[in-house]
Amino acid sequence: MSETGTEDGRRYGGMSAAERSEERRLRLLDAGLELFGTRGYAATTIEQLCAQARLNPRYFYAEVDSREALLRAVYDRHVEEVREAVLAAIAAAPPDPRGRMSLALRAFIDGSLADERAARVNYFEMVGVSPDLEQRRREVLGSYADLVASQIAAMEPPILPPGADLRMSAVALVSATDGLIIDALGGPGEPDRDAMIATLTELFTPGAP
Amino acid sequence: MSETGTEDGRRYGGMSAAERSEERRLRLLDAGLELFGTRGYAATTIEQLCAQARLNPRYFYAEVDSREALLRAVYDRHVEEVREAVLAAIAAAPPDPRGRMSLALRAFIDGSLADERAARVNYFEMVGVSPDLEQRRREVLGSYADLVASQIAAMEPPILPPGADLRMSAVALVSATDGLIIDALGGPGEPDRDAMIATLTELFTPGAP
DNA sequence: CTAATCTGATAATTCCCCTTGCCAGATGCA
DNA sequence: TGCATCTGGCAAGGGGAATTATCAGATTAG
Repeated sequence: MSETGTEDGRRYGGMSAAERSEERRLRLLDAGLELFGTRGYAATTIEQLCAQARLNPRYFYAEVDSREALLRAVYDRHVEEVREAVLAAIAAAPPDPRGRMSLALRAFIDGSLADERAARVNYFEMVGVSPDLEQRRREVLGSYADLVASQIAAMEPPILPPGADLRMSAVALVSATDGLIIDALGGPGEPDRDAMIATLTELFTPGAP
Repeated sequence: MSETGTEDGRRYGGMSAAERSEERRLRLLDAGLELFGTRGYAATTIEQLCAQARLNPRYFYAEVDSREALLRAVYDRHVEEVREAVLAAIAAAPPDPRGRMSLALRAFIDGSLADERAARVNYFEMVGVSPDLEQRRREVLGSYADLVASQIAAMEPPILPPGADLRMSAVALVSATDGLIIDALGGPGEPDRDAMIATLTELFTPGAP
């Protein structure tokens, strides 16, 4: 076919074609975070995204498959940031159950609340958009649940009460944390992160000293 | 003004004007449950709703203010059903913490999973639609949290660990339950309701015998 | 310097949906 | 039975957004 598409072209503005493309993609990601996170996904048009990114509508489709794909990219970027913060916190955490739990929760909550727009995208705009995005959300929840489950299972002495299912307990912890974050997002004033962490730690490390 | 609106008119099909209006409203509610719960809120047009309800598009606005108002009505009806089931279960529950918790959870989970379409509306389609609907969801979560908090506070002996905030614990329990339900909805096969109830009861009545 | 390539703005085309109006047929009241 | 009222089908005006095309101006390679 004659559609080369990935031809190098020439440099422009001091950047190669690939660099300019990456630059545009980044601008679109930021525009998506800003608009999806303030006026919402459904209310945001492609034209608005391009205006926010100071970008020609024509280039939108060169960088992103669709508005939904951009939403997913914005989400993925945020999820990756939070995940890395959580993994770093766990790696640096003390061995005792309560300490590990507290530090991991703090990293997760701080990461989730760091940017109000990202929080809105994560907890509201991503929900119920399409089967694809639902599967993606499910994957993310599942990976957190796996992480929590492995942490719980490794704790000595065991903190899981008999009768409780390991994976379900992990899903419950992740969901409860999300629930407190969402509740705090909708409420007035600043969320009391310490109280959230304390409450969740108490509830989910019952047996630990 | 001359807009009477609520003029009686005459009987038709054996029903008064008010009865016919109510009948149409009910058909629209069922149509909303069916379409919002299968193809989704965003993908459902007013024309489709009217066709599903075997109703003239002209009458839509006579019964409902907007598509969003219909979504809210569908949601409210479902929420009310589940709430009544939960209240009935609590009223008939034994006094011991675990027993109360188990029965209330069973009523809630059974009610939430009774109709897959209602579950989808409740947990996916209602999210992130508008500030109004978000406030409504928040109200519902809040009322469940109040209910749980009052139950927890009344239990003897106290089951809440020191350091845990009462209201936050209640929000955490409600969110964890929702999370397990959502996780089960997305997964293959039938949800293991007994395991869900057992896990949640274990986690949230730690001190109880 | 000149020509080729890239960029940004504008807009046109197309499509879909909301919303309201009209008309023929059905139904109930006198 | 005749007339008023209700109902369902049809559709058309109006608006908004997605997607692509065109064109003038800017920038770089030769």
